[in-house]
Amino acid sequence: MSRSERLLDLIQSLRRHRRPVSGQALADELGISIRTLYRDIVTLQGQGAPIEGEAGLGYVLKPGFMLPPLMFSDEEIEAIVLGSRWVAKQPDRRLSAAAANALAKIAAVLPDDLREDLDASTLLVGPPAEVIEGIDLGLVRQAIRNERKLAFHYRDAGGAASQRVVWPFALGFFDKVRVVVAWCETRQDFRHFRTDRIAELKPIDTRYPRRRQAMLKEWRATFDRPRGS
Amino acid sequence: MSRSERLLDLIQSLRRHRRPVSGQALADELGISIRTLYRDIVTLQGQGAPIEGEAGLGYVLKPGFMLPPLMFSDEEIEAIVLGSRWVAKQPDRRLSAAAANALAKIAAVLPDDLREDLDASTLLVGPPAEVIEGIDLGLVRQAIRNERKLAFHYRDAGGAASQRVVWPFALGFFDKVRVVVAWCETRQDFRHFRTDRIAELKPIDTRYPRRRQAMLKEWRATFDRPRGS
DNA sequence: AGGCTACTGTCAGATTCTGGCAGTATCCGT
DNA sequence: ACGGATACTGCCAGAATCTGACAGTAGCCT
Repeated sequence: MSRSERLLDLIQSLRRHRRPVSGQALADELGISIRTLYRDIVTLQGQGAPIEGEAGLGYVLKPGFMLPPLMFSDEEIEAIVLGSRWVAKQPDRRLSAAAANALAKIAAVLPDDLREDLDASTLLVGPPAEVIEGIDLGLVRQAIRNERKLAFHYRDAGGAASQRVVWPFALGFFDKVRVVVAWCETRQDFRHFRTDRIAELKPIDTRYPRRRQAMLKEWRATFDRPRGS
Repeated sequence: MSRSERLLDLIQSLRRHRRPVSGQALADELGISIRTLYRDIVTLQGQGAPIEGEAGLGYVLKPGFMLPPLMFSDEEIEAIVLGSRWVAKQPDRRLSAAAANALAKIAAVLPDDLREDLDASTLLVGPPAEVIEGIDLGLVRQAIRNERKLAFHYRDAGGAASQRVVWPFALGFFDKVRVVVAWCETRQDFRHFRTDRIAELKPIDTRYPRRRQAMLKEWRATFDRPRGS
């Protein structure tokens, strides 16, 4: 196995263990000596991997992952840049910042002439959404990622207010509004909640008892989404 | 210089020369022997680089470029995926396909568990735009990239029709419409053209006499774009 | 205090990379 | 049809790099 493949494997090993892992354990997993492992860790850190080692504990990798060298065509890069710019203008502040960071990371490794093309890039998005979300969409995304329940007040289309506890599993981005897709404990059914009608959002620490992939699949089947994807 | 850096340099060298370059010339540029260059080419092709070698001519690289290994956080990947999905739903067919390809390339190199997360991903875009563009936006993007003139019929907001020759330098994506930003030869001023009001679009082979970056900058200054970026 | 762990330096042996050479096949212009 | 330029492959010895082992220092936790 080549060194660069091994470095990717190392990242994956680190990703699997959420708790700190000792260098020795990682070295055994990869079939290399501890000394070489230390060298590999340094190499990865040099490439920007957020790996932290603490004496007496082991190594931890901040959530994320590494892409190997990848070739993109002109149009593919244009598409990614345009898409990231669109996300950067969404009202979800953390996601927006993440999109900007991702773009910055890509720009940082491009040769000068391409970086200019990208900066002065010709595909624009606009205008930025006017709406300010009343709630922190980051909390919603986090709840979805971790399969945790959410509680909030909801004011439906008719104006009727209610208190909900839901199992969120998707977040839909439309032109003007964003919609939380979830199983509603109160109604015992799938429900969609416009984020601008949600108030007093509170993440609940309990994990809901189903896998979000399964719920997504079931929801898709239920609604027989007409337009694919 | 490490081998992987050299491989990136090789890609950049190939990108600079648009015409076929001989292996010997590339080897000299990089300060390596021709034999090693052949080996490097094979390695790059193995990583998916669209490099073509022809006996008697030399090597050419299809437009595009290579990203080195890159580390992204959870949210950065979410942002890129969401953005690419949005682009994939835009009515620009080729750009949409490019976005889908880019996503596929990324998915292909992800470990299984992450690929599932991505496929069954929780950030959705919808619904797909209903509109069908009357013109091929790919032509517009190509004209912008190559700084070429465009000719078309335009029907303005008042319904008045006109024939235009313009110097396009940007394409704006709004919720419902897309807008070509250009210098209009007829009016001798910056003009915006909604793509759904353009007909009989014809790319012209003449290059327009200004740099698109400069025009973009000037246009931004002129309109003092109110909301940044 | 003791155990565990991260981390560094050094060095010899293993591994990989590199350059040179010889040889074949293909494309181009004349 | 021919010659020149070029891509491409196999082989081998020397160069460069990587690896493992050992020794040692320092920080964290119980």
